[in-house]
Amino acid sequence: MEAQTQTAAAMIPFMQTFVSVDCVIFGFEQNQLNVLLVQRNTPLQINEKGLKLPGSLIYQEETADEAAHRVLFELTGINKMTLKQFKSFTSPQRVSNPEDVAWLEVAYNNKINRLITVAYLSLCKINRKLNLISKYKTVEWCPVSKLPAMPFDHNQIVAESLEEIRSWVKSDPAVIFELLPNKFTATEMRHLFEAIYQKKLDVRNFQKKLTTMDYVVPLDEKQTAVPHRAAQLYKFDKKRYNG
Amino acid sequence: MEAQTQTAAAMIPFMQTFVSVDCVIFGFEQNQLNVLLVQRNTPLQINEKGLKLPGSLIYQEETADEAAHRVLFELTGINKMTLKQFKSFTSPQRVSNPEDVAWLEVAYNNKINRLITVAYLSLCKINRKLNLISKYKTVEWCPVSKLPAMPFDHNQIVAESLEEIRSWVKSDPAVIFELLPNKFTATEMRHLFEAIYQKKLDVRNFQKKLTTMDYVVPLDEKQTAVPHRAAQLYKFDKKRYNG
DNA sequence: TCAAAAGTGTTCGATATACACCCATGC
DNA sequence: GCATGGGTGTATATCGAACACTTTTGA
Repeated sequence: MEAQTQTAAAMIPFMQTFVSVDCVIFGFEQNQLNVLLVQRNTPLQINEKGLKLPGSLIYQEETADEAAHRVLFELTGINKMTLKQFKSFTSPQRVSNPEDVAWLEVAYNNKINRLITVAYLSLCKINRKLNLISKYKTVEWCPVSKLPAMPFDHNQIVAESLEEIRSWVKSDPAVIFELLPNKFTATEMRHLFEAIYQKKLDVRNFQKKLTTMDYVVPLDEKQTAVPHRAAQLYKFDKKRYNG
Repeated sequence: MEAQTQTAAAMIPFMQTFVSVDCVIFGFEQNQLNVLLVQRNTPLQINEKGLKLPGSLIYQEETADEAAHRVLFELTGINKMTLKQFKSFTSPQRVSNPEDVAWLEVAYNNKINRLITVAYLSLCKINRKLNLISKYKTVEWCPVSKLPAMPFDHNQIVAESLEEIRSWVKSDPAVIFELLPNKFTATEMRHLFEAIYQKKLDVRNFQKKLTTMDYVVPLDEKQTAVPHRAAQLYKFDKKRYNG
């Protein structure tokens, strides 16, 4: 059957390909969105640091969702991270740069000249300790405004994911709490919205809207060790949000 | 190189697969959304009529977008139909029904036991003459409320596409004119919104909103041959919409 | 006492919702 | 003349946008 498959595949012009997942994992720090990039443990490097989106080929008995969860688990140790499939990238040209082709051959011990990828969006509290698994030389947060040139179409994937995150937040506002620490101030939350929507929000209007969100509850706690008036801390109440 | 690829592929657990596109093409008639289904010219039939979503495997030098355009062109004769990639379906179980596996083998002259698909949403004026290309025995519009059981996960794909069309219309209201005839009445347009959002709209409020859309322009023409007061006809003015 | 950020209300315009009757036409 | 769907206006509630000063705290 293997032989038959391959013979037939050679006769017909349909594509047979490997399929990967790539994850755009956002974190929020210093009033900016950051993307988690990794560097593979391989002599070959694409850009000067060899940074790229974390991803993996899909295993034979796996869905793309499962593969994305696996990639996220390896990085964060979290088993069911919030994640969203947002687009597949299928251009034959996405694997055309000779460096990329060479890198794939080393990384996967296989000649691969067509590779489609299913891109996922995910969100992560940026202070979380990340696993420095041996597979990667480095794992680092990179501000979206300072992304390096990455292999394949990873720059395009990130660009499209930035539009996607806006519509995600619009359809489910609760996802932003995946990006905030457990205790957060109104200003942090506002800056996060500003980073996502790329525009300034009015302070008073934002505070007013906060009070209408009954699932954002004030704690009996304020900021400490700040050189100015300490801000009220809030937390997200999931039960109230769902109820 | 071929041999090397295949040897390596046999050693590693990564999936190698064919990739298809499937198109959910909506049409609007009788106040209902309809989906265009086709029946392959093959002795094997999945449901009693063998109806399924139109689709195709992707060729070697083709993107998924190009493959979807090709499928749409074959059916409608339109070269650049409005279309939107909305989700990839990748479960290994989506090709597990023995009937589906057998059908694939006949249809593509190949044993295929894993097949992922990139699903597209498209919109079509329902009165348009369709090409009855020889590849298909039948091509027919089917109301979304009366879909047959279809092969693979095509029922699930249609179900998810119905949610997708709502967010598409929300983000770009002009797409609804792809579903309406060139000349349409306010009532037709309202019924289309009602079919998409699955709820009744107030007649007066809808008319009021219509007048605020300066890109929907009244014609010097009314309905004819109706057994009641003839309704005003409108057309969509693309230039005003973009300008 | 100063610097730095926190916090607080009102007004206005736009938009969504609710609601009931007369009009034109073909039969 | 009647059945059928076409067409119209007003009042209210809700939401987003604009806008400036006082408060608290640590240095």
